[in-house]
Amino acid sequence: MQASVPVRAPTWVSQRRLFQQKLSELHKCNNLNELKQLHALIYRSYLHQDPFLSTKLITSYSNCRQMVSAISVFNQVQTPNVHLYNTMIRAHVHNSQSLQAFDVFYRMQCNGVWPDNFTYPFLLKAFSGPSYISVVRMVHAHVEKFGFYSDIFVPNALLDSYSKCGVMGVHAARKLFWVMEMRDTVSWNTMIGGLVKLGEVVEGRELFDEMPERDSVSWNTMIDGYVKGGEMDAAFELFQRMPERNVVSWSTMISGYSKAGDMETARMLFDKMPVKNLVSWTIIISGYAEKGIVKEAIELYDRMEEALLRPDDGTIISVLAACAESGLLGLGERVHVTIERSRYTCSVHVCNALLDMYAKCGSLNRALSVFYRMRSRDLVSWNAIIHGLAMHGNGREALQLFTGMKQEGFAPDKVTFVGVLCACTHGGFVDEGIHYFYNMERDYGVTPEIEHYGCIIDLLGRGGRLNEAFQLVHDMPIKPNNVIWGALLGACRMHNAVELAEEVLNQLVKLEPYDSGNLSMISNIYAAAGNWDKVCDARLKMKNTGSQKPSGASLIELENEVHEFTVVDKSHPKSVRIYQMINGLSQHLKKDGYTADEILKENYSGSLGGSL
DNA sequence: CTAGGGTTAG
Repeated sequence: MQASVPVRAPTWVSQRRLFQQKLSELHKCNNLNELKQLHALIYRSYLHQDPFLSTKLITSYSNCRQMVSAISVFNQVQTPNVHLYNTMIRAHVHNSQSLQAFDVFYRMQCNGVWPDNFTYPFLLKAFSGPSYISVVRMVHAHVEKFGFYSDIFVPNALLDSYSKCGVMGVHAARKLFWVMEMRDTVSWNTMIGGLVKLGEVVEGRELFDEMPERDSVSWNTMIDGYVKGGEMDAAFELFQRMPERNVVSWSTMISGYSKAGDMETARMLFDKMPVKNLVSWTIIISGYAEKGIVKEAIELYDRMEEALLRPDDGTIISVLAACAESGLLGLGERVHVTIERSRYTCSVHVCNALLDMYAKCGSLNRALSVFYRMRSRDLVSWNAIIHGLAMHGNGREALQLFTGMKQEGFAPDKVTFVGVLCACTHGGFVDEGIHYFYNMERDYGVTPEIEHYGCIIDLLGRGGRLNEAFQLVHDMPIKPNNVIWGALLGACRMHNAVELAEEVLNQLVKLEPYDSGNLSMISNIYAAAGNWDKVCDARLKMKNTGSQKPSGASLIELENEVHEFTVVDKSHPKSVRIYQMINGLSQHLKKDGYTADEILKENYSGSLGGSL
């Protein structure tokens, strides 16, 4: 095709003007190719020593996750000033390289450049977490020594970092807060936030009432404190009283009602809120999806797309996790389509959420396909796929992947071993599981925790090795919880061990006296043993305590609709056809020499739910 | 420097 408009060669002047304009916005550049071109031009123009330009280049490379380039720009500068060092620290922090950030902090001082009031807030961002309290203390001492208290940003950053360091940290934050000579609204907000995150809502409220001026962050922080503590009434009271509600205030309330299971109120607020953003949509959609309310979830997902809001990683991960939880394969696939359409590559986190969704929904082939096609895999990816395979009876494959992850140099963690033990349980590899359990600490430095004891006791119990299971519960260094006793009780039921079951029940009633599941389990055990007096006792107790066991249900999602079935359920419109199919299946099974109980024994994973 | 959604287990 011929060009209808003649292309005019750009003049030197207009090129230069363009270059200068590009340079002024260099730090906002997020296109890697363009960034490289500009970098080349800068280099050719001998401008790479320019402190302003190199700072902007580092920021851009850091935003494009190109730390190698960022570092090389930094190294080109012969005598970096404090601003450049600060930029480099921030770049490392932004790319979660906290050790490297600290290294820059150290090197700048070796080179005789002293940190300024910007350095500390950047540096402290890298060390937020309970394990970093000693680092924060050290930085605090540094601040004390160099006297940067005068800039309120510095002690505020310290407050924030301390308050993220658990109980000890919040104690230090409290002390610092009260000795600070100046406190602005951010200081108060940070302190309140630290307190309520640890569950100290009452103390947080005292500060909230005491502070001289409250901004929207103060109100939202306090509301979230109540929300996280499940005190929705107190949260609502503040929500109504606050002078100006913004999108965060509404979202916090919606998230609270959703977590409390009150989707009606959540939805009412969502419809009422004047301005919605990605986060508010995410909260309401995942709320519905988590509870298996597919229709509303999909409807809102459509409406979000119609509103031309592009889901970000947070939305995608959150919705996929909700789909995984309640097995909404349909919506999960919709989200997958969105991902494929909108991005060329996606982050490890998004892929992990996707593969986990497919695995939990039972679509192992697609889970594996996501897993193998991922550009890079992290520990979470391996853990998710191993556990996914294990849960669905592919124990051998799960263990093969366990070998694979070690070959690729990943160190298994405690989550991995939950998956590995689960694989052994569901694959029936009793001795192999015992071997992993007893050697995980020696071979991989992972100390067995209560979850692992739960797995191994389940494994022994299902394998019929009840005595060993009981012995282990007796010998274990951790106090057994209801999961452990529950696993034993299940094993007793499976192997008709009436006396042992009574012993377990005695322990279990201490922990959860009115749990209907336990009573119903023991009643089944007595029934199997023909001890009808005891069956009556148990039934009576259930009646007296008013606890009725909610019947187990199987949920199947078909074409964006969830179908629920309970035992001998005939309410489904197509139930005649369904039972015909089931009878056909059981006849096939019988012909092959299986009885229902045998199947249960071999494949009793809880995933069968209520038998149809 | 402070507020809402965020992947693996239980």
